[in-house]
Amino acid sequence: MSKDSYSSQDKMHLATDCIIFGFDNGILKLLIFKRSIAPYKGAFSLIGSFVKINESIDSAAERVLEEITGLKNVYMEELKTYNSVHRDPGARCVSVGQYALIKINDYDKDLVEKHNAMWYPFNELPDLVLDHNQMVKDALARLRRKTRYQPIGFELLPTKFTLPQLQSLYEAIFQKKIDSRNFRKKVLSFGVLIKLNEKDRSSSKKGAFLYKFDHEKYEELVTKGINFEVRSFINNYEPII
Amino acid sequence: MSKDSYSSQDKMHLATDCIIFGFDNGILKLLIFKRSIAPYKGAFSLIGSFVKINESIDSAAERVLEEITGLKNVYMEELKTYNSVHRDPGARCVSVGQYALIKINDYDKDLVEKHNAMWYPFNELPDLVLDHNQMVKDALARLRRKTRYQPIGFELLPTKFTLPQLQSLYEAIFQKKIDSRNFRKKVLSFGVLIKLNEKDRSSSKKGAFLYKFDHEKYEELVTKGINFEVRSFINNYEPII
DNA sequence: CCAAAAGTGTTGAAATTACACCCATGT
DNA sequence: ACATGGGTGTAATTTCAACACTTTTGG
Repeated sequence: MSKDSYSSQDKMHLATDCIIFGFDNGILKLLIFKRSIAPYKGAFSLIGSFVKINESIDSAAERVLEEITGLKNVYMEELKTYNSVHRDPGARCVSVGQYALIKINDYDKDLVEKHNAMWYPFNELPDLVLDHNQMVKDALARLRRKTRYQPIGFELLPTKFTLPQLQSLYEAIFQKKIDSRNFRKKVLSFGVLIKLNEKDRSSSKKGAFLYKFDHEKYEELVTKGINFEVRSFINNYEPII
Repeated sequence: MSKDSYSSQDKMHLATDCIIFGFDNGILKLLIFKRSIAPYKGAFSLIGSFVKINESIDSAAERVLEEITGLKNVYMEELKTYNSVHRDPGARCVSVGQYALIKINDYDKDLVEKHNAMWYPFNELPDLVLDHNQMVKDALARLRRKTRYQPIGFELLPTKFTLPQLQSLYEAIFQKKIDSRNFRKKVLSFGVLIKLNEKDRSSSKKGAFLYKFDHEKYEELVTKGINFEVRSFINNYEPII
């Protein structure tokens, strides 16, 4: 808002870049792509797009995410803006970082491959263009903060998952071993996990019971103001990079 | 980032709106202004500005903040973007909300008055233009979250303050009475308050000791990973509006 | 039968909550 | 001398952190 009329004001490009997390077999991964066209041909980059004049930033992110992974209705949240004047040497362009969590088995492999995109383990990431390295760093910090107070991790797991898988996800996010007895006690105490009558035997002979997340119950508890904090096993985790 | 060259991409206006908190005598306040010119002449609005092509969003916010309050080096942080396509009927304009914390005695009264700006108690706010009501709501939620984990409240108090003042600030932010014994125990336990040899007698005959915030010690503890959480007296606070 | 992962309880320590009285002083 | 807000301590409860063994079963 300003006292001047709109026409006398500057306009600039607006873009969005997606920091896409996935969790695969105990390893936290990020979806990035190798640019096959200028600018920065051959360099690694986050997946992003300019925002069109008649779409919201979310829509732009959803659009590009679907284009590359085939997925809709992905968990996505605004991280922050990246707006230093010369961050993009091509033009004044403000980018809004958004981080997304993906169930890593759901995405469309062919589509991803076709776009030169690939999953990289979080701690083996190559250098990215522009300020994308910073975006990644910020996104992990945010994921950690968020995970600490909200059972957000379920967005990264398949609909049915085992407690050892869930624990392994937390361990990957916080880069820290967690005591399984304390972990189970805590996550079960929230009462938002439904134990199924099925086992997953893919990682042990005994097999681990599958659970699913009770979204309804969760919403109910949220409105009651229940606290889903899991600070216990999360203190003193590894700093970011 | 996109495969197209920049020139073929849309450009739009970028603005920033500041949600400016102050704390005055036990009451949390917000600095808003009555527009004296079109558009929305006569309506209440947050303080904001378009972002110029050669300035960062922070600079724009700092610029407008100084223009209206005379203050520099104010604590300010990005909230989120407000970007729905038709949020501003005048033109496509994305606004980045930023919330700022101000020591309410420092600002330049004449300047503020000259700009038709004024402090409103948080729960007596008039309707604001566009999506500014939402911005305010979001900012309070953020302030609460932030206050819970960081001793951010000091930005709202004068350099020297008393513990009763500090408690009153927390009570204003969370809209909740706090037990003074528990409050003192907790905030003093962090070891970032320096007790001065002075008393403030403005609110009692006995007078209350003044303290100041130990920024150095605080930074030191932060790098050590110390937790400044004050969840204790903050559970079950009043929901926002 | 054994290797490998799943599952389970207890206990001491620490943090949180609830709670009520004395102190200092200006009027 | 009294009204007003400042300042303090303790005990009961809850939560956390540390710790090791048994179960299941495919090979």
